[in-house]
Amino acid sequence: MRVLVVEDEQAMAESLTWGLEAEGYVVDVADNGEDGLWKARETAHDVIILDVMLPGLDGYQVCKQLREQGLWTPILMLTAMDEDLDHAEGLDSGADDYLAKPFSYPVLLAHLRALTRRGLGVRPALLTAAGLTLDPAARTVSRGGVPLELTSREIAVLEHLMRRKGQVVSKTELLDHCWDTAFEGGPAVVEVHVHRLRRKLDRAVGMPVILTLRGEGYLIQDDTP
Amino acid sequence: MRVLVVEDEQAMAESLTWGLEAEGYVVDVADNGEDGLWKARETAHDVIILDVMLPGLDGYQVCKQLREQGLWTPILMLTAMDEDLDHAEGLDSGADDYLAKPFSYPVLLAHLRALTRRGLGVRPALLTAAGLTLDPAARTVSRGGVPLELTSREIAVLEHLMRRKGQVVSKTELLDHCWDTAFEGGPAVVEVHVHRLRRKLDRAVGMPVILTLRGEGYLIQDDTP
DNA sequence: AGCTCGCCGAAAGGTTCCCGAAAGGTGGTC
DNA sequence: GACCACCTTTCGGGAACCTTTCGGCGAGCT
Repeated sequence: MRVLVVEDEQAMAESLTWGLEAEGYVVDVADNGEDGLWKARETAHDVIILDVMLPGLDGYQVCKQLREQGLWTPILMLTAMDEDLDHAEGLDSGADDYLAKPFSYPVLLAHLRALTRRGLGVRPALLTAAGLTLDPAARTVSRGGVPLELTSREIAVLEHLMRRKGQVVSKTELLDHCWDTAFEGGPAVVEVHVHRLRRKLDRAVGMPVILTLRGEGYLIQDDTP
Repeated sequence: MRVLVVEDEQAMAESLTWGLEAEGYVVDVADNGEDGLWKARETAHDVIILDVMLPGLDGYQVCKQLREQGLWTPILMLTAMDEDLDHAEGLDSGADDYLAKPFSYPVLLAHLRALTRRGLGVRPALLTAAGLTLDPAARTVSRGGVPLELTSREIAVLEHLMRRKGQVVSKTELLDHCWDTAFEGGPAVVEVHVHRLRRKLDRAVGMPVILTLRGEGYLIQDDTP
């Protein structure tokens, strides 16, 4: 079990670290909102303990940004107590639970257990287009429940096209998003992968899925306008 | 959205009923523990609001019995405030959230929304996938009641894969969660343990349990979508 | 202590198959 | 008809993964 503690008061942070490590948790600490965002994205945690009062970005903003970026780790907010409305706002910003300071140690542990027990938060939404369903978390694509056999690079390309559904995506944009930044090759690679994708998708769907806009890029049409 | 309110103070019960129905909830009321148990089993609710102070069976006992009977509807406990330890006990008895009286109306709604929004009801204490059952507390895995002989490290890996059921888990993520932070070895160790796991699981289940997604990680499919 | 047993991690060798380069073909566009 | 953008196919390298073996270390037992 790995926990991220975002807390600027050093005494509090140390006390949490000490106690949680004694319980067998692995603890990472961030002492401000930006650092918290960074560390949350950098490594996967089972729970995030997030103080509301932070210098710069406050807890609500951190929470909201994480959710917007598709990170669904359970979040326990530490609020400054008194303010009822703080609680409501915290839960609405996407937090899973809150705890009013000051709190006792067994209470904290009980909340953490409750959060990790429930098998973590909501899954990111599925992407759909042309009768295809792409699960970004499982890295799988299926058509009518039947899974398709795609390679990871093919899924990466398809995912990006589906996220931009209804918009033209240039080859350089695909290179930027689906390939390593160090990649030196030209746009020809994209053509090859689009071709391999088409060979599989068109056979499964029965009609063209990815359209070519000469001189512009590729496009998957939005079929739910 | 259907809510069950278990509350003996009539004024409180009426106020809750009135307010929740205005929000579009369908509200059932029980004024003691036994009746609450009965009504909870009788019809399916999206949330149960459970007062701690009840004549006869108190809220903790109701909660515990429901969980023992395999009912995993989200439960919001209303506590008499002050007592910290009450909260801890409440969460450990299987409640998902608590609220200290007195509370304001928007706070209650926020909590309800948070409870219904996340993972929705069915949340087994046991992890299941591919016909396997893993008990995180007992550290055991069984198939159709027959226990499998797995080592602790194997169980740790399997547990993490099952918690992320339906999602790809990278080798580095497994290293982070199932190995000590001080561990310096590479991802090869994961491959070895996955192999040992497969040798046991596939023979017990009769078909592949852990899938490999080349370049992404490992995956246990979610067979109950 | 001494022993056994079994889990764990390192390392090596084998296998699969994904990817990118290259080359030739096709169809629009001027 | 020439040029350009894109399509299609083939092929070898190599990364990613699988599988097995082996020695060490610790737990439990005598």
